Amino acid sequence: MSTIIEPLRGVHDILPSGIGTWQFLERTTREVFAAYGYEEFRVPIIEQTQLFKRSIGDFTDIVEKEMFSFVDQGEDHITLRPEATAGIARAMISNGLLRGARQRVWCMGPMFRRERPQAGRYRQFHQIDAEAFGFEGPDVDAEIILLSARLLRRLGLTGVKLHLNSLGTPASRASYRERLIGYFSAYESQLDEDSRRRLHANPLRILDSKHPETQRIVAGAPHLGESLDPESRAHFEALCARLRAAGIEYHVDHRLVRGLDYYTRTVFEWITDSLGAQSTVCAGGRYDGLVEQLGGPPTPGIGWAMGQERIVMLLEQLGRHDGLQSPDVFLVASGERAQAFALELAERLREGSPRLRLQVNLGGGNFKAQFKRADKSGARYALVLGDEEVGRGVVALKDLRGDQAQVDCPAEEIGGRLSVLLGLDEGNTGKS
RNA sequence: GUGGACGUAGCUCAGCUGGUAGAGCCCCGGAUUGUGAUUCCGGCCGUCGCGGGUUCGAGUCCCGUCGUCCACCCCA
Repeated sequence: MSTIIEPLRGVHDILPSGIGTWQFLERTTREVFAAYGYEEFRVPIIEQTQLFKRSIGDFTDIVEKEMFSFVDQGEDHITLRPEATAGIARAMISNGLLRGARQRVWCMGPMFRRERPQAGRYRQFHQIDAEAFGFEGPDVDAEIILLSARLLRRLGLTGVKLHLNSLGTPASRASYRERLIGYFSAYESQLDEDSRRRLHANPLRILDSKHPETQRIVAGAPHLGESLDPESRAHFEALCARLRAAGIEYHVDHRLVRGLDYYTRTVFEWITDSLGAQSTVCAGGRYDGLVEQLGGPPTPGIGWAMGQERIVMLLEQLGRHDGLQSPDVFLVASGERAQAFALELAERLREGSPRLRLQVNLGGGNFKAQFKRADKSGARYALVLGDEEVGRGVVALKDLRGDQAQVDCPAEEIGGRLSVLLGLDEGNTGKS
């Protein structure tokens, strides 16, 4: 026996037994995006390393120490995407979709970050992304937040709270940065080690330090809001008004900042207290300079990303998921003639009822063993085919979940019979 | 990346102060030869995460390593 190959650190398998939660999330996601006129967009998982350096920022933690980057055999510098926005912006530019046009799209898929794993934080994880390009005003900020709110509500996640802030324009952010450095420098010796390191690299991050001593100092720090330029302030206030009008509760949190450099003006997070340290379930904001920074036409943008694993954990806590997709019918076949006929009969039934979910016993076994499998499959009905039935041209129909007696049915009528019993001809979507 | 807890059959776990491993569930088979989910009987499964050390002897002690989890960090 050779040694077992272990999965890589921080990646995980999603098994059939757990897939129902993912399917519920993904189905609901598609429905909600469709309701807002957002179209699905699929972009590559690998991109040029340069894309992420230029968009996320050279000195962010993601780019500095968390990217899976490599040089391929043709010597291209490649990175597994750590987030989706950069790739979507790149694709918008590559395909010439922003020439005066506006785009509202969404995307779903795996992302990669080489972090130390923890529950809710993995090296391969999945995000749902919403992005809108070409909209200047606060109406799109409101819409995209309302969209996230509706999705969370449709999922049944009511315990999440919306935190909101505005980072202002790059210019007002820069002036705020200077004020912060001035303020914190006076307390430099009292700051914790991490915050001291960030003082000149990224002083905004000191604001959300969890260090108690530092927090006391942060309490007296100047507010981002005070440094906001008038236009950003008006934009933010208009957004807040729209959220209030829509009945969305929010907290303005002046300490809310983002780890990716491309954000401007509006930033927001949906936060839960049910997941320990991994409390952010959805986060996003405006990135008005990003497209231009990537060589495209000046185009405002806004978007958010939702962590699917984190959402799935919340859904599992609530027991919300799509039901198991058990077969409707399990076909039991024992005996030489019966087994030879079984696959043929099954194909005929599937041909006649495309929505029928029919599982055929494989690998033989006596009737007892096959009925055990039929029961375990979750099927509602069993079709029983022995040489005796084949000889008489019938199939026995047994109700595995009720007390209807087993009955024989002519082989050519069984398809119609099942369709009636299972309601397959009523044109619904298979949910019953 | 830093600190800490944990790591025993596929799963959930027991195994006292060191003496070469157990239970339940699952799975497979049987209870007069064609019928499941209950019951009864029987069976399979582990180099006790991996490597080294201490010891006559280690799942049980020590060190290292890998992994999971918690907090920090970061972030979705």
